[in-house]
Amino acid sequence: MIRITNTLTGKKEKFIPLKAGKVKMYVCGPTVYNMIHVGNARPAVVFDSFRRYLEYRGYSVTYVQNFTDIDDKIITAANEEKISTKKLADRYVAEYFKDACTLGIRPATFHPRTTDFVDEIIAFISDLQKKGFAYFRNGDVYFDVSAFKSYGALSHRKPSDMRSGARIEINESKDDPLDFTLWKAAKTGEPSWESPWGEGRPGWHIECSVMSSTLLGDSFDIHAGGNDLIFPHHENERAQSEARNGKKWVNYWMHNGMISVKSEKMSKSVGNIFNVREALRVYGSNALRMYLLSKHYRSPIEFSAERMEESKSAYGRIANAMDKINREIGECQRIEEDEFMREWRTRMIEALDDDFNTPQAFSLIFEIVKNALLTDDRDRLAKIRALLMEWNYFLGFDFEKKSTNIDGFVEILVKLRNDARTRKDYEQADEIREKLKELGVEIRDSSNETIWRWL
RNA sequence: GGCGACGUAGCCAAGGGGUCAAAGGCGAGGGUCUGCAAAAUCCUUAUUCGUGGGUUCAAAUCCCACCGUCGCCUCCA
Repeated sequence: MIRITNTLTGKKEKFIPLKAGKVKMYVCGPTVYNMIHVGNARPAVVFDSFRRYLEYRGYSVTYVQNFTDIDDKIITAANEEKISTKKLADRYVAEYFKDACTLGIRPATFHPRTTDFVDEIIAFISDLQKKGFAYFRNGDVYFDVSAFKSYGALSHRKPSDMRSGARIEINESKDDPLDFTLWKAAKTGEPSWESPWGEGRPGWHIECSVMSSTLLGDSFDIHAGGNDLIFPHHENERAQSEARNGKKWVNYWMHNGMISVKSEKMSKSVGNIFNVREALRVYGSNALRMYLLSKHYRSPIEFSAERMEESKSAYGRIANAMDKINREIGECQRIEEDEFMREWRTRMIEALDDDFNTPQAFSLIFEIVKNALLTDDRDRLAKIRALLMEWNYFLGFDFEKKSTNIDGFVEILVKLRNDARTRKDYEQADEIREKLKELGVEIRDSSNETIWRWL
């Protein structure tokens, strides 16, 4: 039985989907006005991985991750480049998919974009207006927070507390500072759409409500995202959705912790971001996944070169074990399900069923890896490999050997070097070793053979 | 000011009333392997869980206070 920490209740709860065997899940995706950074990658990796775990556990998952392709920042960035917002958004959607692909993130079932849902957004806002949850003011439409009685339930705060807070900006045209924009009147030079309220564009929070209800229905199982979205983004989404539909919108809210740099949140506004593209180039996809998954998704984590090197080394231990197994037993090996496999599988499921405890899962991975390194039993090795491959369905590492068509040339050089070693021409042998190392080939000598690999 | 999370070995990080003298990783020290290396691998590495009280037969785990760190309350993953 899978259990999930639900932000709405603040408790770890048994996961029971609305429809047995099926899970509907929505994850807030990026606003596409530049390249994603490591902080953005966390929910993308973690929740994709969790979705795959749900599939591993037998659920059929409909997974939606949106792209916000219209907002102030996109407009600003497009204006700076003197191109259309569409062109800019298209570009960064494409860049997102490049990073996601390299990171081993599987595409979602649907990747909706805000601007493809403007008609639905207008209809949604009209519904809210008819039901008395929205009001029109100077070309804008606002959500009336006072009309929605459980406002604040998700973020566990009372509207009265927030009203007394000092940091809420006063906007003259709103009835209450907490009210938020559903539809924004167009300003000159901005992309806009026709609507019952005049030319304008969707507000900040409406898109997720609309796209999720269109693609997943008025109620669905899991909504996920970074914990910085809890308020106001998710609180507002929830308010407008439940106000319109008159029923519970989302059953389980999952929120990941922030990534920080030197004890400060990594964010575009602080300017301490590290691009995923750059992280992939420097540390590689496997190390980055290791980094993101080896800590519990709800905890804040620190990003630094030390942490990344540590993750790289840790992943290396798993890769080495896989190498050893492949060397010793070759490609194929018939295996039979037995107590050993059942027991390990049970332990893995127990760990991950508990609020997707990936650190615990890695503890098991390293335990079984040690098992593999200590044994010569071919049957045992084959079973361990089978388990690792099975679990890789949700871990998402790239175990493929970096094989290229110049491998044959490397083999020749390794042989020449060994010939040199045989005649004790160590100067020649060391030179070849050094040159190969410069080209990214690492050599290890042992008593009966020389093993090499691409770094 | 309000709300919330967290504080476990040199570092990272699970555990969250007894089976914990606390998983796993990184690092470090020692051994094996090697012509020498590198890499790999093996072994070792917390009587103790921020501090002080309390509850309990029993606490890292529950309660209270305090100290410290972070997040949200504004766009943010």
